[in-house]
Amino acid sequence: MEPKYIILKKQIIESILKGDFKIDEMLTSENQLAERYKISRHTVRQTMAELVNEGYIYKKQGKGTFIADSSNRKDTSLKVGIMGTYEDYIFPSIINGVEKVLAPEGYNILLFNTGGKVDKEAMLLQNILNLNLDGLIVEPTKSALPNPNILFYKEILKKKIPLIFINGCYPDLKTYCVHVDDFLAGYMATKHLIDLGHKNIAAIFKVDDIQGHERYKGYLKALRESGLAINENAVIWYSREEEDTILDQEKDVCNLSRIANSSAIIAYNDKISLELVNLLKRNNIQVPEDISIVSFDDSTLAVITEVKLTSITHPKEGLGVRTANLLLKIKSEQKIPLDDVTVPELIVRSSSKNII
Amino acid sequence: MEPKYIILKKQIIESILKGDFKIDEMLTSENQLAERYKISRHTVRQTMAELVNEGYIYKKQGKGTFIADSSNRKDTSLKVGIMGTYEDYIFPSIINGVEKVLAPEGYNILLFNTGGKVDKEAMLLQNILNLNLDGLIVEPTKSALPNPNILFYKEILKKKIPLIFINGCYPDLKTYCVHVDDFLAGYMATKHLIDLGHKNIAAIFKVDDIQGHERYKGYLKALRESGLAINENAVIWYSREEEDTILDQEKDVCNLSRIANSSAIIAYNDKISLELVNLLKRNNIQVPEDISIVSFDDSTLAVITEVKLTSITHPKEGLGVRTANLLLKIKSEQKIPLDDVTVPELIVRSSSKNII
DNA sequence: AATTATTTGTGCGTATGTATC
DNA sequence: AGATACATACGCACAAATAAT
Repeated sequence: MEPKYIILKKQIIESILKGDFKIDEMLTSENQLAERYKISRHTVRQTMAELVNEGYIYKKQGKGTFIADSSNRKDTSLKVGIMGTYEDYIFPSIINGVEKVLAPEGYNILLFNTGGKVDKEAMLLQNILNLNLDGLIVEPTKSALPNPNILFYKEILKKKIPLIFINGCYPDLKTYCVHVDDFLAGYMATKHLIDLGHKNIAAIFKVDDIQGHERYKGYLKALRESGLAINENAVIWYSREEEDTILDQEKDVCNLSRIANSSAIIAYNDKISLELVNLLKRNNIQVPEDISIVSFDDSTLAVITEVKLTSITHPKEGLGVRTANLLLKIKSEQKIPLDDVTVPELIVRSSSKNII
Repeated sequence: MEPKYIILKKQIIESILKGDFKIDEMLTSENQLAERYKISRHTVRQTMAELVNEGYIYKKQGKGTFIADSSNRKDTSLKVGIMGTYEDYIFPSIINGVEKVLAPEGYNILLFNTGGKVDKEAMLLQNILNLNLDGLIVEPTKSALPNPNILFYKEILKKKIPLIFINGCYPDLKTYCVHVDDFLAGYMATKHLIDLGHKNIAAIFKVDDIQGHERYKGYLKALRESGLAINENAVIWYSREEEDTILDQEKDVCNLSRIANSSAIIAYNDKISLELVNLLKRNNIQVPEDISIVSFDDSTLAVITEVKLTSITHPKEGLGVRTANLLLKIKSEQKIPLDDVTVPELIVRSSSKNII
């Protein structure tokens, strides 16, 4: 049996939402309500106190009780945060996917941009802890390095806020992760080139990202499997800070010498692949005639230029959709495995060809 | 004389803020407090009810009253919404600019994606009205067409929520607008080609966007000023729905016939320009040897391909920064002009050359 | 300008129900 | 099972603000 004050409260709320009252319209007085519903004034007041609290009504001593503007109602909106390095590459597509699923469910999306800086990340996490979000999605930067903000994340988990990482997760955090099988991706890319007859395959990977490590491991496996030698000098590692400058013209001589004996290159993503194409073109090396390239992510950049890139797929928007669906599942309290892995595909285009 | 329950409430809050209690520590029971302060239990309960309400304490029937985690205290965070068609072109950069300015000021960014659909926009605006945002930034879609949701925007203005449009604003809304001088941009692009000796200049513009109309007006002015004829057949208009298909291969014959007599083309943005380059390349027409192109927005796409695009600048991230600063100004001052115009620049690259 | 009726605010007392340990 | 905590509910009295007479 529901308490009387709750019954009355529900009736009044329903009536308000149905539009029975205008804003600032006066409600029946406490005494009259008590009489009408055969309850004490005290009980009516209990109802009214909660309605004031939730912003439905306001009172004026000596005058009466009135309908409040709906904007004063308590914020009961659902909020999901998305935190990451907000780059104009595939992250916006991921957000799109998340939004597509969560918006119809009534969620609002809050955007947090770390700019790849851990101190900014700390500031944002501090803020997030006070926001009482209904979920947090994180695309970590430098996921291959120990993260100084790990305690904040643990705090979030302690508060039972669903925490989902995408693309990669810090090893000492036990939480959900939605990602591509990057190890397989690296293997597939390399295998493709080996199948085309390439024997000297250079590579360029991001060093501070777990995805870079995984793709490298896949690369190693493919080479080993085919009995090909691993040439450490032909593997170029770059960090987030260098990503805009690692293939700059001034470094052409250095970079070219490292890949001189290679007939093919595995490149960490489409962005770096295009820069690679430019580097090679500057030095009169044709893709794919002189050198083949296999890229990752299969982004819009892969097909925008004259040389269409052979690339390993990344679900992009689909990853966002998967993440959002996972979040909804977690909310409905089902038991769900922490790992959500997508198997990538190889899209063969014109940047890779068989060796002559 | 202050009410007893208020006096008690103030004492307890002071004690909590002083740090006398640990989180989840149990408070003295209602009966004991009533006895100690020589007041009735009812009065103590009145105090407690308000403290629960303000997030200082929580209660458990049968157990007791406990100190709440400070993060449960009322949400006083600042919130700014950004609504637009969340496309992977320049919109993410604009958001970046907004974020860069507002995050250090303690604002949270909420993202709303209309997907270019007015019914989704209506749903989001309805939601936004209930969120009590501290500001709303809108990049309108189809800004050249009458908007059926104009009443929602007027509702937002009525609530004194700062409303800033970017890139363009609906004519019957009197609110702030941060944008580029698109009329001048269209004029500069055309003038550049005229100065290079071009006399037959085709154009492709977006029909449902106010920016398209403005750029077209600038184009007309430049032609008229130089006494050049306006060839309506050589101006291609496309709508948002067609933007991915208007330059598809099947339509090459039709499109080529319309620009057959032209030696140069003004293209609405870098995206469409690259598709234009591809169209021309498919038909063995060289840029800029056979035909010059001047583009708009000067995005990353402008320099990503072999043909580097001559393009009119758009501030992108800078526009976001301007918008955010405007928002802060509105919050602090009163009288600020509604219009915030940026003068564009012409960046000459290799897609335009003088006529032979 | 004072009176009166009405409405909400403060405060006390009491009784009973329900959850927890 | 019993003690203790909070929850629900009724009744009463008076104070303070408001509006109409």
